[in-house]
Amino acid sequence: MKRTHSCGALRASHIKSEVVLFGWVQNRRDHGGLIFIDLRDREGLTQIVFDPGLSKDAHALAESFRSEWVVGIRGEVRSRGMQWSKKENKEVPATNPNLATGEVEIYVSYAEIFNKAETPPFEISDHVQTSEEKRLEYRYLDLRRPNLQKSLITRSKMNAATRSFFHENGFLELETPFMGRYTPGGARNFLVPSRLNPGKFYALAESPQLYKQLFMVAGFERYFQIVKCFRDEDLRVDRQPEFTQIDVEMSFVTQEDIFTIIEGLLKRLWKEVHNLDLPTPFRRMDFDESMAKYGNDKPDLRFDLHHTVLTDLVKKFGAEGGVDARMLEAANLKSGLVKAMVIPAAHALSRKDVDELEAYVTGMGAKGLARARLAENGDWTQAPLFKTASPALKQAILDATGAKSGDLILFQFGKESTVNTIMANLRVHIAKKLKLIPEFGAGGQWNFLWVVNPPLFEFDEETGIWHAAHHAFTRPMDECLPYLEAATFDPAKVYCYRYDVVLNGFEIGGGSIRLHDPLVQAKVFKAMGISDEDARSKFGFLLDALKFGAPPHGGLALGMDRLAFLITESESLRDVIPFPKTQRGTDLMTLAPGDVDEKQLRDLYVKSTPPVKA
RNA sequence: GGGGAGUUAGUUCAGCUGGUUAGAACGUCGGCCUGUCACGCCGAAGGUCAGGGGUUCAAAUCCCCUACUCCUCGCCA
Repeated sequence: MKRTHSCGALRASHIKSEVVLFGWVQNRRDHGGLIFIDLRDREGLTQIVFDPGLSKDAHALAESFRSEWVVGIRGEVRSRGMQWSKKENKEVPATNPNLATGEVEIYVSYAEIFNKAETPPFEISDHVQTSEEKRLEYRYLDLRRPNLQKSLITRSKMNAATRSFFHENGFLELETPFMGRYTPGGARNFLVPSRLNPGKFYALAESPQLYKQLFMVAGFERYFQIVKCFRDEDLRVDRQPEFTQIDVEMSFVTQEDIFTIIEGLLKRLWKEVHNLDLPTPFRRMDFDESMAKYGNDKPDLRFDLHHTVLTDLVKKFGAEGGVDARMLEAANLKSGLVKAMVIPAAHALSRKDVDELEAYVTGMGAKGLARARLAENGDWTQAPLFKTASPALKQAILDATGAKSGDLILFQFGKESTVNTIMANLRVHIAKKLKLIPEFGAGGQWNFLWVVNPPLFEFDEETGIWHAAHHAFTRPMDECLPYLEAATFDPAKVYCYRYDVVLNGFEIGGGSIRLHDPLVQAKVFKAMGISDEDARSKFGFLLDALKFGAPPHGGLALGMDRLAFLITESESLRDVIPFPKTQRGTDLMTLAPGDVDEKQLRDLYVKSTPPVKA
């Protein structure tokens, strides 16, 4: 028997033809006489009919069929015909509108069992909820579910479209090693002991960052790769320890050239998957604006809520202007921040709602959630922090935030980074609560954005040292170069050619124009307090490479998993990864990571010292 | 590393302030059924209440510890 069609292929046009289908038994409906089964393969479901009048043997065999048995059938495609509808009190077509193959069914003349199956631990079906734990334990069964099949098929299409897009645009698909040398900074690395070099370790690549720059030095001009990356950090709903990037690097380009290429790729992907024409160019926003208005560098702009920075205003009014002592103290911190967010009256959050929000923010380390409700008569109610506030201060806050009577204003103040984290999360949390955006999924809005021109350095509040906010080879903006000179040194004023592409509040990619000039490179290292010696030991090969005629170059990496997760509107990143890991980085199916025996460790010159259990 | 939620039948869950035989739905098994399509009807089986310790006359229920899963902050682009 040779298969002629998939289980998703047959239509009315196939009626009367003889077909052979192979697949899994989704479902059996035994009427004593007639038996119906739904046969499933990756393409869909087809209804199969066993009529004892047509083949007694096949019918007898079908009586034994159970869920998930693998079977093959030969039979004739027939129309589903007409059916009496009690509701409409007349004959109606007996088609099943839920199935692509719903117009037809196969009358079986011959059937064969390829393999029986034990009763699966959960039903293979999109409408049955199963805990993620069980799904991961039996991932190969979970992967039979149509939803997951669809997501992974989409992902495969995305891979294919990505490759053809880049090949059409003159990019070369080049490979880089996974096992490389450990370089400090950035994410924690997975280490691989070297048997041939006792006591030495490879690091699994966090990304092909350095190698792709070397491709540019080598003169390949346009490189891309769909590549696995490894980071030994804590997992999140949108983070896995091994993940896939679409990695890109180009020579002789400006930031804008890179945007154009990436926008072109994203356009292609959305066309391929959703048959949608994304409008380009995407919106651009300065990093500083994003931080001020949204509290992070990946704002979800599908809704309007935004922050207002009140630090300077609070300082200006001061205690004599009626500012609460705690708020004033926060504003005067070295890196203090006071922020407000207006919830318009239309959204009517109750006192209980706001108390819930307070519980949410205190869970992130906030001391509380200061608030002010603006009554119709202009009074500030439920506003304990503004008991002492002067009318002028209140008016200034209204002017700054644009709040009107009936609105609710929420405040956070304290350390800059904490306030931003809390307010950024709160903004999204409220938007979901108010149904301005769905809990997950795009809600019909694909809001793309480039966040550009961030500062090159970041002030570490704990150590009081300026260090690179990004990788050490990001190019400062030309007009900022003077601030790297000793005489006019001011790291806070150095901005750089660095960019993130954001979709609906998720960072889907980021990159930069690289620093290809060794002279400027040296100044940046100096500003970061990296000695020549340090630089040599960490990046020696790249520093050397830059000396031998490195072209100006830049690039970007897109997070393929996140992209797939967003484009399929999945609930979790785990739904677009065939074999994902749990939040603790374990694989519930293979039980990795697992034990190894002493001899293996000895061969690697490694000693394991797990924590002693109390 | 911090905070939170959870773990009861194969699966998803209910089980109140502790009380004697731990329930439901789906699934499974058996029977009936020739137009169902998440078929229907009748019947049955199925439980170390995550593991350990404690309180109590009595623990799924209260307390402590451990393990695991998820969410979240830190971390991480």
